[in-house]
Amino acid sequence: MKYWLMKSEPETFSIDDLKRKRTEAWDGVRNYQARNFMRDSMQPGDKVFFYHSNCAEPGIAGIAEIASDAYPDPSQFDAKSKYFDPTSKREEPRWMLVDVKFVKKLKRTITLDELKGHDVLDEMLLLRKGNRLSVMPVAAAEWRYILTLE
DNA sequence: GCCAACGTTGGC
DNA sequence: GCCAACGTTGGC
Repeated sequence: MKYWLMKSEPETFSIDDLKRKRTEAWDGVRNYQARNFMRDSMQPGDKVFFYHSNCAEPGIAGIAEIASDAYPDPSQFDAKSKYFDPTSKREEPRWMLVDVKFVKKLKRTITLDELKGHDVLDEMLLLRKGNRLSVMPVAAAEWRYILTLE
């Protein structure tokens, strides 16, 4: 089993939204590296840190689980969607997604600022300078360590 | 709202 | 294939 971190802007879709809906199709990813992780490496049952980005308190807000194999993101074909991609063909979809299932909300958000303060997490992809990936792997040791911070 | 960092696009 | 221009992400 692998571990991941997926970012979402809470004003758009928060951990509370996922809790209410139980499962959500993770649409709108339009970055090849992030897509490749979903398409090539994720498996149902993998665990996910649900990260709140671009907000007052950026950080890990909850835990989710991958709930499907990758499949084409329907929003790429929807002309009314802001994720519409007119260059993607149905016979050859460019963008993939996975379903994500709610597991739990953390008692408190483990903030980005706090994560930066732990030397053992220095190598974390999330904390690397300039990294803007919205979907990224988390090392098993990092996962276990972060869970102890809750 | 600002801006650094990065990805993508397209002219050449 | 280079690279300038542009768009996006996301912390602050």
